[in-house]
Amino acid sequence: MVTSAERGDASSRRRPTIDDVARLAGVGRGTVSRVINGGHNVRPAVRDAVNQAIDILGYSVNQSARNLARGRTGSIAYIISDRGDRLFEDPNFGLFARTFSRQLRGSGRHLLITTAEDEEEENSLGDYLAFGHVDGALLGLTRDHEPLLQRLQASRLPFVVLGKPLGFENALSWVAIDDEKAAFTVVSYLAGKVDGAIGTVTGPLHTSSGRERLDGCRLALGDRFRPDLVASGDWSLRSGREGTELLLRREPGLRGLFVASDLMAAGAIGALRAAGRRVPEDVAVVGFDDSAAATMVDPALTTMRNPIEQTALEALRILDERIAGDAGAPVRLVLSSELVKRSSA
Amino acid sequence: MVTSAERGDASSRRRPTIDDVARLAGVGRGTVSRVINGGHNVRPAVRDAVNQAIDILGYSVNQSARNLARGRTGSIAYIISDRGDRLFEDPNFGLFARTFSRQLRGSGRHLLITTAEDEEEENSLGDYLAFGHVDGALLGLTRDHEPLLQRLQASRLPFVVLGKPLGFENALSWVAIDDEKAAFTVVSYLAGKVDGAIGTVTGPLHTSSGRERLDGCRLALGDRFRPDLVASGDWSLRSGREGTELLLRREPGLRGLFVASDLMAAGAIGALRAAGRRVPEDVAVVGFDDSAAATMVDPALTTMRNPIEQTALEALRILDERIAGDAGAPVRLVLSSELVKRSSA
DNA sequence: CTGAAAGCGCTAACAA
DNA sequence: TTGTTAGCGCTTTCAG
Repeated sequence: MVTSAERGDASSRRRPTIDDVARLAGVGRGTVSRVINGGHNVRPAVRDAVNQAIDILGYSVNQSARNLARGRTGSIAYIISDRGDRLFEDPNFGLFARTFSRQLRGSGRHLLITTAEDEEEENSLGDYLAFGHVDGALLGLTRDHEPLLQRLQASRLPFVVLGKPLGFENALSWVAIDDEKAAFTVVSYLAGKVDGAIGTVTGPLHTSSGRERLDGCRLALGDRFRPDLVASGDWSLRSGREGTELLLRREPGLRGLFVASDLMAAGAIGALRAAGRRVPEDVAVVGFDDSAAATMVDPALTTMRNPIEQTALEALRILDERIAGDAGAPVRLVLSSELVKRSSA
Repeated sequence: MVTSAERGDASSRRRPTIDDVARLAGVGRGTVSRVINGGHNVRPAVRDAVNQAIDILGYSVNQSARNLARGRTGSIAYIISDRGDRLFEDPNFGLFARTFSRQLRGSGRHLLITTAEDEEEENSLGDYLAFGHVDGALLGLTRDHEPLLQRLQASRLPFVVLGKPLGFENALSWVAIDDEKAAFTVVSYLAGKVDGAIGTVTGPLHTSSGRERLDGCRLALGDRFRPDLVASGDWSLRSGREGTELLLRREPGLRGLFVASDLMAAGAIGALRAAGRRVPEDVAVVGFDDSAAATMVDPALTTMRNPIEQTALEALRILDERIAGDAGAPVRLVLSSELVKRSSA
């Protein structure tokens, strides 16, 4: 039962609109609109009056109405191509998502988190995006995605790639860390620590990260680089363990190990220990990412910390430029990582 | 049927609207609206015609317009009270977020992920929620939150708590796993595996999970329960290590250990190993959560897997009921966990 | 069952 | 610099 008292209560408590503000401030609706959209071309005195009315009423803009009027959706898609269940264990992903969400919330927008696990999902996702359900997209790619990229390119949807899109480097806008330089840094550190054989467990070599981290390692090692001490992994713990077992078989006297991700490094340390090696006394190990795994494993990993937040912010900034219509030539941005010394090397 | 003019209209740049569909199907706008909202009270023949027009035009609803007309925002808040940076490392959180997102997307809605790290954030969050920016909220609480809960209760915002809200059990709607029963299960398993002293490292005892997991442990151990072999932790790796060191000092002959979270269990195993104990030969260990840590640690943990997805789905269902209808009595739901046997016990 | 029409709250173009 | 007005696309009465 709704009593008249409750009804009255409810209607008097309804959210104030732009008209309420205009009435209270004694101005027209358009003026209020101008004030809440930057306050340009409004006399200071009037602007103050409007702002005061806004405060008194506790007014805040109705995003649905604004989006409807502007012809925007108010949401941005964050697309990840990794397997969905693995995705939330990736600390980088989490930090990306968190940074995007927080930043978008500041402008009353939403983040739509989506996976594209297989080709079918990619197709329906392409439909969704092309359909105008979002204002733009941020792509976190972990494998090659020519179909989706091409589809997106053909559509009018503004988007920015997180990481270097192999094969599309010059055609698209992207923000990435300098994997090669970062790998160079950490491997140089490792090489300075130990004498003797140094091996590496790489990421998937069809990704730019996997490839460039290997390049950086090769560069840092110079003459000491041993092509036979390269095992390829797939970012998984298991592949880190198996890759290390392989290297140990090839070179029992292994002294140093660069593992291209912390999670794989956790697997590597397990394998090393199982083989009776002490870390770092017998084999020094360095990882990459500075993820949760880095401190969960014993000994804690020496690794590279990537500027994820900065990457996220820059990507969003570039995306917003393109949404606003400043879309000129593609924009590319490369950021640097930082060495974190712990006990594993 | 379809004139070229109509076709031309439809295939023009802009997204088709409900009016385009109505014109093509030769019906009124209201009828189309009825069809896309369930198709009730529409003659089958007409409904088919409308659906056909929708297909031809590739029409899909504009959420902003719908929300504006319905007086809804189209978004649901997921509030977590944990420290923000820790939060994305919690696998439960990730699965919750993913399940919510996916489910909401099905109904054209969004998930707003927010933290409430301290009291200040909680207050501004309270403002935000009370302001009508979201249609409802899902609360993942990790500590006591009387202020926020009371504030929310006072507002008209529908919400559901994930986990048991201590002190508000009867006043609010919530969905939780049966911590006591789950702890009972895994500790019974442990007790069947080893003879001799069994200890436990608990979660924070001011949370319902921490408390109930201890209760379940006590129940399962019966006469074998030793009050002196209870160390209290705070879910952190470190507290797992320190708690275990304490227990080892009190009972060097410790044979079994129930650690109330996998992350703490990882710390426990580190401490055990440092003290020269083998796991599980000398000390058998069981964890709780089946989180990423469970398989990252060596040996892999025997632990309890919680029905996170089901919890998420049920919570959302209950929330939607409350958003749709006038909230009746609070709804409570308790779900069960499952034992996962690995090598640590 | 169906169509017409009145908004939902806001932006932006156009006058003034 | 301002106020006025015409939509944005949809839902929801209200007649018929």
